[in-house]
Amino acid sequence: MDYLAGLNPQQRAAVENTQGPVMIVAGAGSGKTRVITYRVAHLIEKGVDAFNILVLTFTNKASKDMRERISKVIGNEAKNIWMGTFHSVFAKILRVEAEKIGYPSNFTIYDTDDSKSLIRTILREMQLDDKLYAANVVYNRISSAKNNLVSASEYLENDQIQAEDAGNKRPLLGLIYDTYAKRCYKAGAMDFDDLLFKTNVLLKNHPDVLNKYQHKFKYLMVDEYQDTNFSQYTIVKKLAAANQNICVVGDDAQSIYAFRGANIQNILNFERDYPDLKVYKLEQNYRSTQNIVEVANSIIANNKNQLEKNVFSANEKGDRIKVSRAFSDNEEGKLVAEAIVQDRLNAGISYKDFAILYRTNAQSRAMEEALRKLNVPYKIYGGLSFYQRKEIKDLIAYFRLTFNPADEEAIKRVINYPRRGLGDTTLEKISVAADKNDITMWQVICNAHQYVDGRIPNQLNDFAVMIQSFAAESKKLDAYETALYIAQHSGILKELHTDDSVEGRSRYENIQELLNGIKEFAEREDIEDRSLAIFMQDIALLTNDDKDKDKDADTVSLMTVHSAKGLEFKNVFIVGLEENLFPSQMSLTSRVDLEEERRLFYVAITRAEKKLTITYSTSRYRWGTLTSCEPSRFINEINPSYLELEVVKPAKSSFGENSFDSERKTWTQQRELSPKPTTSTTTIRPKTTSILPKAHVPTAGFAPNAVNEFQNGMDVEHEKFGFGKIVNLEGTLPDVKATVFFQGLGNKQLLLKFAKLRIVK
DNA sequence: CCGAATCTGTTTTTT
DNA sequence: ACAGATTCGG
Repeated sequence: MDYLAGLNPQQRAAVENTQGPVMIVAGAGSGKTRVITYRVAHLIEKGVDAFNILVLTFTNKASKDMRERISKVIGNEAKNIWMGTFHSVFAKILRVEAEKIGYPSNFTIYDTDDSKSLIRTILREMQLDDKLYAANVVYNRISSAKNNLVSASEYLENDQIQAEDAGNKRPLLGLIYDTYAKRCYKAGAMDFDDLLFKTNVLLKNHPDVLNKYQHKFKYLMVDEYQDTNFSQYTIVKKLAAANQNICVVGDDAQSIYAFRGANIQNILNFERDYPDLKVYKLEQNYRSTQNIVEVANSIIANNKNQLEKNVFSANEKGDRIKVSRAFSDNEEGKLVAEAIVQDRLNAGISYKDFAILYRTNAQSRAMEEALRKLNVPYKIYGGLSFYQRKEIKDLIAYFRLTFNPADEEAIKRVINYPRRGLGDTTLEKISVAADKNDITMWQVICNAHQYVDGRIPNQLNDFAVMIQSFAAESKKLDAYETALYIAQHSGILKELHTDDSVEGRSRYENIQELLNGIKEFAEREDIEDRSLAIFMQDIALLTNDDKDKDKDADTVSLMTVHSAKGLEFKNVFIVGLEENLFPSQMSLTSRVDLEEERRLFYVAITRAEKKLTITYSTSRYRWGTLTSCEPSRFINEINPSYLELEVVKPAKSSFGENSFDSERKTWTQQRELSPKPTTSTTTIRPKTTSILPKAHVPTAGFAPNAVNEFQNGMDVEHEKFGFGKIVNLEGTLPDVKATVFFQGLGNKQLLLKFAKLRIVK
């Protein structure tokens, strides 16, 4: 048991106390994963059968990492632990128990796109205003109903919910929910929320099943417990009821998924559910410098509802947190990229020690461009997952249809891709016929001549025969052979092969990559059934965590703060610290939401080990238009004594004065503490332009600059007026008015968004 | 039914 | 900015 030796007393207690309900409150960087790993290892060392342990996580990555770490301690036995995301574990169980709740065991899993597409179809059929009943709104409403274990019929019968919907002018939501649920059922499909919802139904209506799993899972552990929703909470509570060996691990300060139903109360109220529980607090942060930990603490102290804890660091004090201002998103990127190059040289650290964290994916572009300009290698995490790409979804839809022809969303996706003359009109007819006769769309397609006339039935018949042939082949062939057969005979491979554009080529490569992945699966010795049907079972639950192929590559990491959770980097940049961005403008209306944003910022800060830089810009492009921005309130919440301000102040600018003034109040003392040379990014070289011809001929390659780039005192060129100097700037972006003095013409008032002005360098 | 032109919302985050 | 959906002329 030498693994116990390296633990501090609290960690050790949490590992060794394996019986009864336990809550581990694990501050950021406090060795949480280590504790879970060792706790599981310890259980097994003490003789608990690995098959009797269930460990639930939120991401595939977390469970994969953890299993690897556990197997390093206890070896092969780690394979036998039930470990995975809530969704994947209960999908597995639901496949085993499917018939009990009237589903086929090979049910399809609808991803968010499928769900929304089905909702759109239903809305169209019901002829509802798709502004009022936006698919997104409807989806979220249904999702949150399911996550709170409200079935469609309960939804319809609940007066309070009905009143709420009526108040929002959406009285038909319940009906839509009901239709949606029925359509999913008919299609043999479950959406993400169903995987948890139906598990609850299963455990509730089948005491024998509940009993079976209660005894199977003698020990339960739940990671990131603060992120559980009511549905997950209820499953866990039920499963743990018999043995009470439940251990939840989490940090209320890092709860950042309330927007998708996570309920922070689950962890705050855990004590209420299990009065005889033991609580272990891991408060020592081993990851970050004292400064970083204290800044994080000072931020989170602004939140009201928290579990009491005192996170501290015994590491070095460390550098102060640097705050830098830029004047545009591009400049912000440049500033960060330059800092990375500098730091790498000065501190002798590698690119992979750097991370750039942002609130929204859209912010990555400016960062990317800046890094590329300086030849800094980088990798973007998150964004569109491999399995969400159109071409991948198309091919997978064929697979889905092969094994579950009832899958309506799959039919809609591929019936006319590649083109085979079966357009919207036909699809509509099929859908109507299916509805009228209460059969599936597939059944209509198979007996097309009964429902439609003309040449269409023949084409539908060809389609049906093709899919049936896929099903027949799949019985004879392994996963890879089947997949290849389908890719070829569906026409997808040919379709993509003929597309010679850059995107087309990359699509073709992606298909190849998917096929390669399937080939790997088909060659695995440790799996008995290597059919495509088996491969398909979890595919909807896969995300982009399989890209650690180049894990060791020396690249800067770019990702959203959400996806950075659980990771750590020596040197972290948090960019875009502006009002309406971070905190997001959607969070500004309620305290609860704002507190979640603050926790998000807390998560971001605590990713840093040694050095943290926060940047913001006074203007940036959003939704395609230039907007001016104010620094985030979160910056002001940091105790200034931890900060070092890099003031990028261009000479004599009247620009952005408003935001600058408001900062000045808070930061005046600081600026004196850290006199930094102003790193003005654009060198303004005064130029004397004396003799100008009356009719100005623009400089070769005349290109106007963007509205936000102008500053007072700059030399500029106008297409007609020639060279001049900005003597005044007024108004706010994008309505900035400039007064420009032109030689021989005097002062001219110009609205920058209309006047084409070039900055003379 | 098809493709081009036009319109639209989307920027929170993930299983 | 940009992709996806919708609309419209062939």
